[in-house]
Order: sequence, then structure tokens, then C-alpha cells
Amino acid sequence: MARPREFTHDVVLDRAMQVFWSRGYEATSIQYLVDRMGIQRGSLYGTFGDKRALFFAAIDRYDRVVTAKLLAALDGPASGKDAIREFFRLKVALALEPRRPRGCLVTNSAAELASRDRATATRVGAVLAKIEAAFHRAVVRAQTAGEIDRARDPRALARFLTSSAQGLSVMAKTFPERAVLKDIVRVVLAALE
Amino acid sequence: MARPREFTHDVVLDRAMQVFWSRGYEATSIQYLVDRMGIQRGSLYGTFGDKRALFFAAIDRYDRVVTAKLLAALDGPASGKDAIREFFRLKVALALEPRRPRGCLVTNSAAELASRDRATATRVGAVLAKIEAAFHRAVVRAQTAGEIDRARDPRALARFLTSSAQGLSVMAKTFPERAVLKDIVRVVLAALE
DNA sequence: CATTTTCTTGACCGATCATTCCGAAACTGA
DNA sequence: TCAGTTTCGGAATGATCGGTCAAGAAAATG
Repeated sequence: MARPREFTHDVVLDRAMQVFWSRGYEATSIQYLVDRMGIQRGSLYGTFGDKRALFFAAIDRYDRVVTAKLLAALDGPASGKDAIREFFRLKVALALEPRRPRGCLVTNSAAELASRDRATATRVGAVLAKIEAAFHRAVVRAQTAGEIDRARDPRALARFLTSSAQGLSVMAKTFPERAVLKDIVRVVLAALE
Repeated sequence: MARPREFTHDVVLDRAMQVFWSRGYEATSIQYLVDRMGIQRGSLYGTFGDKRALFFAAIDRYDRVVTAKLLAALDGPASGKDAIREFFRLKVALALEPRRPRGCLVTNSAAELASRDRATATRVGAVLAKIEAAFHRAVVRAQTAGEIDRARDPRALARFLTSSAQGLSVMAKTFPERAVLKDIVRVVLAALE
């Protein structure tokens, strides 16, 4: 047939994800992406379409790689409450990892683009809805196990936990200190009592 | 003397604030600012310096106008707990106002620029610290009045409330629906019990 | 080894970016 | 009315933006 690609799709997409994650959409130029992804301009456009499509692909990959890991904790074998605890423990640990971009690509994209770009808003909304649904499952699980008062509205709790995760991401960008994040998580978890 | 200005400083600064608030920093061009502020290019540069300086001036103005109104609720004559309640009630009301940009300029700036631009991070951090301090005062006030358990760490609660306000701003951008925001606020306030 | 097919490479495009600059206009004090 | 001062209005600047294209290089097939 023909000449094979000299790069791996997901490897360079991961690099693009990192770039958008740490710099945002508008501040990222194609030239910068080309440099950091290690491929040529033509390959970028040939493989991913345009900048916007690459950005969406990066969000999808973030959802599949980063968010999925957090949601796996929520849907894990632990009890509902322990699963929620593990989610936030993991989130703080990831937020403080040295070479990792601060905050969360989904949170950043929501803040930067959601009110101006409908397609971005839809994608971000879908990811947040998945997170809320996973929280909801964990809350219901905890309620049936008697860990959380059955009288409380599980949807409201799920929305609160989703919002708390977003707030944590914003705080992690401005105050990337373990003491701050742990304080917040402690009160969030106490809110379930 | 000389020819007087044909515009009022704070009036056009308010318009610039609105623009940065709804579009972010990078996506806002000088041309767009010129159109929306109703002044000429030369006047913009002559009055505010460059784009970056205008952005900082807009953040300062946001702090003086928008944030100040929310903090006034916190430091008002009401009891500590009522003050916190009023803060979030006001925040939700503002977030749902029809012609107002979604979210919060400080939250957006934190997400878009804080990890890349130290000067922005400093300014955003200062505003968040002011909010946390106001929450702290209200919490202590509520604790001395017996509205909140004295055994709880007021700083952790203040940090939690600050983070919750940020999370609420992010959620308001993606899901600008009263039901969602009220659910979240209800659980946040219940966390103080 | 020749052909075909695809990828890579880097030059190139018009548009737009932030910023500068200067002549014309407008106001004040004399 | 005129000199002095400042703003207004908008053309112009060089750089960079996202995106395209054509030609060369490399691999698979016959």
C-alpha cells in the first residue's frame, strides 16, 4: 500500500491535550502545537482537521483517560462513601503532581469557552453530566447501605459533589497547596454526614 | 486648558470589564474592545496603557463593584449564618440575571490565565483571599453566636465556602438553571450544620 | 526495480493581531 | 480671536494567526 505514519495518533494527541490543558484554547497557536506535538503542520491538519477539531479530540481524550480514572474510583468495589472519599483523595493527589498541568481541562474549557461556543458547552456539559451521574450512583449506593441519610436528595448531593470538584480545580490553580485542598475536601466529605 | 475627554473613565472601563467577563482575555481583540467601549484605539491606549493593563484594571473594577457587593452581604448586619446564606442567595440571583455574563470574571481569569501568567495569578489570588477572609469573619461570628459548632475549623470552612463559590460559578456557565444552582447551595449551607 | 500511494516538509497565503503615530478637531485661557 | 494643549479619528506597522499547497521522500505492491 503506502507509506505508514511516523507518529502514533494517541501519543501526539496526548501531547496536544497537555498543551490545551496548561495553556487553554485561544492562547495556544498552531505553531506551538506543532512544536510540542513533534509533528509537522501538514500532518496535524491531515490527521485531526483544524484547531477546533483537535481541541475537541483533546477533550474527548481527557474524558477517556483522566476523567475515566476518577470515575473508576467512584464506580469501584468500595462502599459508596469510600468511593466518594477515594475520588477526592485521588483528585487532590493528581492536582498536586509536580509535572502535571494545574486544574482540569474540562473546568478550564467551561470557564474559557462554554458561554461563547455552543459545541464546547455541549461537550463539557456531557462530561459534567457523566460525573454527576457517577456521583449519583455512589450516593444512592451509600444511602442503601445506610452510610448517608436516606432522606437527603441524592440528585442535589450529586450536583453538589460535581460543583465541589469544579471548585477544587479552580482553587488548585490559584493555591496549589495540599493544606488548602485538604481543608476543602474535609468539609465536602463532612457535608455527607 | 485643553480639549476635554468625550468619555467617562469608569463607564468605558465597565464596558471593558463586561467584555473580558463574557469573552475572556485571549479571545478579546483590541478592535472588539474599541467597538464595545465606544472609544477610539488611541484613547484606549492613552487612557489604560495596553491590553494587559486594561485587563488588570477590569479585574480591579470587578473587585470593587461586583465582588464588593457580595462581600458587603457577608459583612452586613445579619447574623454570621444569615450573611453566608445571603451571599449565596445573591450569587445565584446574579448568576441567573438575563443580560449578565455567566460565571465570574475572577473564576474565569483563574482558569484561563492563573497557571501561565504570574501577575494574573497574584491578582486573582488576592481577590480570593479577600473572599476567604470575609467568609472567615462570618464563620467566626456564627460560631461565637452558637450558630456553627465551635469545634469546627473556621479556616477550613472559609476555604470550603470560597471553593464552593468558585464551583458554583463554573456550574453556572455550563448549567445556568436555577434548580441546579439551588440544589448545590442547599447542600453547601447544610454543610455548616 | 518501477509504480503507486501516502506522508512529510516548509514555503506560502490572506486575515487579523496588538500597537504606534500623526494630522485634524475641539476646548480653554488670554 | 488666537495660541496652547489634549483628544479624536483612523491609517499604517510588523508580527503572528489559522490554514493551504506543492513537491520531495519513503514505504508497499507488482
